[in-house]
Amino acid sequence: MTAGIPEDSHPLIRRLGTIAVLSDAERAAIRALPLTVRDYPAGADIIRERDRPAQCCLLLDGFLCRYRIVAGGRRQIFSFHLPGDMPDLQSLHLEVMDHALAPIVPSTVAFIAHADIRALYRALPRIGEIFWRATLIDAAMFREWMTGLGSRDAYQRTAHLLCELYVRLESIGLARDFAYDIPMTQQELGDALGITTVHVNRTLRQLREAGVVSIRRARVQIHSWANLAAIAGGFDPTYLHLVPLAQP
Amino acid sequence: MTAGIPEDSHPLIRRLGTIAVLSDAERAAIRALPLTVRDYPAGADIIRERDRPAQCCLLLDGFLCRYRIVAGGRRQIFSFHLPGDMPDLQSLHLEVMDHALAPIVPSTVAFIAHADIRALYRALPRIGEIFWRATLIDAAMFREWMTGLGSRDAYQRTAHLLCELYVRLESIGLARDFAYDIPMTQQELGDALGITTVHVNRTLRQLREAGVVSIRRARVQIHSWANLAAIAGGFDPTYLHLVPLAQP
DNA sequence: CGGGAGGTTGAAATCACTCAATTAGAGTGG
DNA sequence: CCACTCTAATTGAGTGATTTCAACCTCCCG
Repeated sequence: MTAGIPEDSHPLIRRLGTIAVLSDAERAAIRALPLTVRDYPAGADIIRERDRPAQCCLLLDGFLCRYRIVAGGRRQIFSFHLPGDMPDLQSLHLEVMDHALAPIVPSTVAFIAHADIRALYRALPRIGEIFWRATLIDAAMFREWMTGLGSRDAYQRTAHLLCELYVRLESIGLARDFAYDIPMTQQELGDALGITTVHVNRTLRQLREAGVVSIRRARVQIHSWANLAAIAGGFDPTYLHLVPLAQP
Repeated sequence: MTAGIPEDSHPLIRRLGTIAVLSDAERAAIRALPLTVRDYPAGADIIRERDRPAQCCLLLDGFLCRYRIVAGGRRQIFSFHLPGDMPDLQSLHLEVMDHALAPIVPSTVAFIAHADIRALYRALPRIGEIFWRATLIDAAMFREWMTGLGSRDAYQRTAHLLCELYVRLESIGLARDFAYDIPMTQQELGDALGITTVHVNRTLRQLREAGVVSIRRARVQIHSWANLAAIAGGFDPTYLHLVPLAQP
């Protein structure tokens, strides 16, 4: 569909291509980054709160979340991450992790040494700016989630998350025709949305009964994007700061 | 108290000094940045959602907040900003504002052209990394607020905000002895905490009745830091990523 | 001293939570 | 192929936190 844009199978290049235009030299340099690949089962922490990592994580395959355990035992999930994301890029300039990173399904991740990333953006400063931009988009997504947690009720929030996941999956080619596989349990959705599992369940049922989505197994089918976006309080993907070509 | 560290009256240098160690050359370069100073009355937007600024804002005096108006009329405040903060630093690499910036009391701000900031960090790449770090701390604070909105009740959240404000004000020399002036109205606190004005009022009363703080006029006096921090769910300032010297 | 913004309080309604029990699927071993 | 088992999903009933709506109060400032 994007005829002039050559496909690239490197997930990081594909992902960065959704938020900035990359030159051939930049692609080549990214492709040359040394990676250490490793598999994780669901639930096994990749990084823990208070760790001081010397490397960044690049998700190759699977689904990750960032979270913190709160006094009282509740878990707050801050974000979900898709292949191509570098969920702990902030560790480049923030020594101590203030949250943890874990797969929600069995996942393959690649580690890239901080030293290699620094060398890369010192050689090609524009790559540094693109990485910086990636962390800023991260922050923009936090603002959007804060808005949901602070100002939207469970019904709106849930609709919003379903919209966001579709737009993000579509942008990296993992969803089309308003359908996608949703890998998280209702427990995990609740931890992200700030509601209990029980209430997630009731809320999803409401959305189903309203006829805007159907959710069977782990499969989401959006029947009316317009209605779902309206329920979300007017879903506006601006906060994802995708470059125009990549928008659905 | 920090004998070896020379005082500097430039608010940006003071603020950056709380999150990184600056060399003399870096201080000088920052001091040389061209500033355009302007005063704003409370409530007048400095930047609006959808704007595409070509400059960043540095707060010299007063108090700012970042916010968005949500479908339904509610306002979500994402952060409060103190002198020395650059609340829209993200506009350097995110063209479109996804939220607005406004003073909550009459404030003096300085504008710095994006071009000048870029020139600065191209000449001194470490300054770029410090600015990047500042935006990452911003994101860390969003995560902390998300945690509150998603996982803490109104009582804990309010205590948490009072703790955060003290630590931040203290770090730039605007508070001591566990007391400070709190410039925001209960309406604004509610918009930040995701609760109604009425409930802010009841919650503050609860804190007062518990004997941990007194709030008269715009003055906050924390009687028991330990208790307040405990109510907040164990306030831990790690997420502010202040450098050791600047911590209270 | 009058007006207005911000603060304070009460009562009823609502959203989401807790607790508890039940059902549905997916994998496993016999 | 069928029990068995585990995890995730589902539902009901009662409870609690927060909102809504409405009124009143208090201070500051012109």
